[in-house]
Amino acid sequence: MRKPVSNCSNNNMLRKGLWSPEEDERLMRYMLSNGQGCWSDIARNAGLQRCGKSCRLRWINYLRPDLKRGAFSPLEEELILHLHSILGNKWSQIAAHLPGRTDNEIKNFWNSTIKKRIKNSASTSPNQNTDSPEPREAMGGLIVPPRSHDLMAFCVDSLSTSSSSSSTMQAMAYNSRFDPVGLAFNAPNGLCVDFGVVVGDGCDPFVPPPLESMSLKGIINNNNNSSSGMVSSETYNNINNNNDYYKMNGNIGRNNNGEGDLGTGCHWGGENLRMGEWDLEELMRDISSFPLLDFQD
DNA sequence: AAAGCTCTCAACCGCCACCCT
DNA sequence: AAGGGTGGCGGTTGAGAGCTT
Repeated sequence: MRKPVSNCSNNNMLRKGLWSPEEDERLMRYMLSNGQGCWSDIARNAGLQRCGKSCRLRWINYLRPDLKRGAFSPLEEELILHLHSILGNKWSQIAAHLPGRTDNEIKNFWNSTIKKRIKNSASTSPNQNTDSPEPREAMGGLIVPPRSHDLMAFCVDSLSTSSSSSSTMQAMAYNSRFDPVGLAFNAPNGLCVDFGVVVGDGCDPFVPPPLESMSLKGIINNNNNSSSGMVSSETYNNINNNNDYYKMNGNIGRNNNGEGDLGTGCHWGGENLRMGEWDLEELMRDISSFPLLDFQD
């Protein structure tokens, strides 16, 4: 006999399984106009036959506009390896250091790609224990000490591309990547450039949002009478006001002249710098304290 | 061509922590 | 203090796409 389960599972009226584009649009529309709140209320008010938990998961793992899609870059892989060696299977904490990536995504990536790679690597060096709960000892030579400038550049890159995972992620996601006159986050040649720092080709080229989220643009344009096709900062500020998740310092939106505030101001140097759970200083402290690291080139 | 296998990843499950009453 | 509701997390599952034989 099954144990009694949460109300998310025992309500026969609630839908389960894959989300339809219509459901996605409903949730997206609701979140954009009302912001985050009580998830069960959101499910109800958005007219979704889903439990709140399901809505939350769908939003976090798929609909959130700041999500970075596409394959993990080599630097991201490197970072995941290092963070896992420090944190273990704390996927949410690892994800907090990778703006635009979800814990689910990282967990999947680890369980498929990296685990397999570790296994293969371990099979060539039989002394390695591939299932060790202490990944630091199980990497089987996979830990490649990052070069400090690469990691730093990656961190800066992370700041700019998804920035502010907490914050204006949508503004950044759309403004920086859609706008040809915006900051050169992704240079035309595919290199990732941040304020003069060439990170290498590890950054993902812009990956268009899925069809479902493309409808977001329509929604936003309708709401703001935007002629540019960009998401206005007003929209995002509105979201920010309603949603702790989006709280930020400063305005990284786009003004009426098409100037991104971030681009001219580089506002992330202040003492209130906060990028959701992602903290550059702390990250670098973590990394620099990691015993296997060798920052020599 | 088709059957079987493998891989990926979205979604669910179950547990825990926290908050509110 | 107890109990219910909710959010968050890590582990697991299963559908479907892709690959191999």
